[in-house]
Amino acid sequence: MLIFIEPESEKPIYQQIRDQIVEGIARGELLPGTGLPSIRQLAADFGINLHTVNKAYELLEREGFLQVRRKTGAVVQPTGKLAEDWEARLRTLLAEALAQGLPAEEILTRCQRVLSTLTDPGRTRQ
Amino acid sequence: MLIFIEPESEKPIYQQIRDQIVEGIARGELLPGTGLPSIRQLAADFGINLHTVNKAYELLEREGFLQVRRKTGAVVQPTGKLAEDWEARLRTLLAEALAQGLPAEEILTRCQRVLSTLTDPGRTRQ
DNA sequence: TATTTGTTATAGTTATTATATAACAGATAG
DNA sequence: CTATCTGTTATATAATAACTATAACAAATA
Repeated sequence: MLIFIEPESEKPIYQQIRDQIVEGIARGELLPGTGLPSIRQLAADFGINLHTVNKAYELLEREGFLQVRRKTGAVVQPTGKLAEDWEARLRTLLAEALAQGLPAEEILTRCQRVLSTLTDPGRTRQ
Repeated sequence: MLIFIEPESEKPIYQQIRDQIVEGIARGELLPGTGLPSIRQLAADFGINLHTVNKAYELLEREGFLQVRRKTGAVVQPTGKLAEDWEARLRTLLAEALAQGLPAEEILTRCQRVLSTLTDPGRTRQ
């Protein structure tokens, strides 16, 4: 699974790493048990500091996506527990679309399509 | 429409204000043409600085939810243009649920329910 | 036991968030 | 016309977040 970093993005680097790993898990590219590169390795690949990568792994562990151990490194191991505020965040995001006049059915269709691109293997993003 | 501020939240105050106004528009409580309190008024109500409120209004204007003019103040006036990165944010959020093993149908159901609570007048949040 | 891994500790830089004050400038109501 | 209310702009300050740089520590494992 490839990860791309945009250093100039307003989204923090550690958040970019976090989001892409979460998406990798969602797509089934990162299965439970899969080992991730060491923080030093990833940091070297991206040309960033190891603490930035560590911050991403720490966050992913707190969110219940990874288990991190010494020597073994980070291993994909979702707990199955969705973040408490997930639905609140969904609410805010969907409200944004409604507020701009997008019909609820259209919004739902988009959700469906996004879910498809995440679950259907081989389906290209669109 | 009532707005609640949690000063100790990790979510910035200006973002809290922004989110609640967007939700107010989505729910139809803030119709196009509705005037918002002046930045000094809101700041006084919340006991915060006027610049913090101004930052929220500025953001809402940039996002195309408000028109801000002198003397008139901020007026709800959605442009109908959804943010370019909206779908990317949706993608990240839905991926988070999938990654925790929530079935796509269950996720879609939740989207539907959230949309209902936003659009059905009188329906209590749940 | 040597090596690789994450962890912890310091320190410094830059950007963001929020505050406080003050002054400026346009629109409008009287 | 003018006073007043609006957002706007300008400084300044403080706290926190994000990122970097180095170094050392500690546990697991080959």
